[in-house]
Amino acid sequence: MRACAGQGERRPVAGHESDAGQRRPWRTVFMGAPAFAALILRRLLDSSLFEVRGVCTRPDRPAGRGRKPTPPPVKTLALQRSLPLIQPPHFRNDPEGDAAFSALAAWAPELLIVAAYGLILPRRVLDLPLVMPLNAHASLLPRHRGAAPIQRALLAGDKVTGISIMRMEGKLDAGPLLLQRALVIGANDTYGSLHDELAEMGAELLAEAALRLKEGRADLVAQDEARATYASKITGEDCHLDFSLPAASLHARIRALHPRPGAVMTLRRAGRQDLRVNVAPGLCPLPPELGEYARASGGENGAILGRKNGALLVSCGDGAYAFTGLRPAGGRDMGADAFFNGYLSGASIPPCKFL
RNA sequence: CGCGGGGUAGAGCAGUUUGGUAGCUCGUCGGGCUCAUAACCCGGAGGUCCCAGGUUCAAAUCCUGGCCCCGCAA
Repeated sequence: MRACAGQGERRPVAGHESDAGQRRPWRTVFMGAPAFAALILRRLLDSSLFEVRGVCTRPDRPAGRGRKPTPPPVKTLALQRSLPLIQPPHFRNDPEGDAAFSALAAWAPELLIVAAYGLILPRRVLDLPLVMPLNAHASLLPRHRGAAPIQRALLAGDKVTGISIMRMEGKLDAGPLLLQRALVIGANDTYGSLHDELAEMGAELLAEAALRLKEGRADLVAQDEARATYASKITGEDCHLDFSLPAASLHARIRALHPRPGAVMTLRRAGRQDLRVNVAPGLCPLPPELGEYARASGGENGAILGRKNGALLVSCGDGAYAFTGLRPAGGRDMGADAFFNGYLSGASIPPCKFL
């Protein structure tokens, strides 16, 4: 399905190719860093519409145990495919930035395709491609501009998300739109599941956009600034579950943070130190029917109500929420039964509740 | 040397501070009960307490060295 972009000026973009050039792929430079970008790059490489002349990604960053410098997924893919690769720290007006810019310019791109690069690109970079700089963004712009569109859509309880292909402008995710496609958010969709689907969709729409540019039938539609919203980065605060909220809100939050970084709660037990507990990513197939548990209320918010069908029932704003898998701090993922046996059972341990 | 948690029965944990008979919940096996909704009652089996060395009358526990697992989101 194709979403209708907001109203705005429509102006055709002239084709830049002669008849002889119609079958030639676009000379393309790809910029991106995380898994979302790598999935898209993989599809572009398989497409006959693009000739990827070079890849630009972010520098390796400390990550994981040992804080070892870790390459972004786009770099790993580029190395596998033996693509020319640069990892500039920035494109500012200094010798370092100039060198990065020169490297991009040497690839003489017609299209600059950007997906989750993680830096605002300066004017001179956006002006570099002969045709235009394209960006694939995982939302139906102008809603959810910014860093975490997929997670924020889930947190907001949106019924629909999607992909927008825009021509990049100086302002963050504000450029005019070439294409949009919607994706319905299912009751059990998570950040992880939507992320993968949207990346595939992003690659498809980039190909569609490239084709339309070839054929000179690409329309640009300005975004409706009045409807713009911003999807800020997810913070530690965003990850904490508040059991005074209804089960549907908890469910939305858990899905928005699944599989990473994962929703967090604090377990308080009499005579023991508080224990930080995550919703386990690997063991979170998500309760099929929230409604089934809504009647099992009782106790104050966060109180452990019991177990049912292998899930742990916790009292919340409008009933109970059922956790299927948990991960105590320092431990590994475990099912609700294992968690209960180890952390909540035994005469000396209760009473206990989640905060 | 970035910080931190951990390795005890098939699973999940307590016990380590203060050295002294290997514990809890679950599962499993046998028996009972028969509708409890986290079922219940009785009984049983199941352990190189990660490895190696050291201290000690005595080490899961204290000391030294090693191996392995996990968290600190992107």
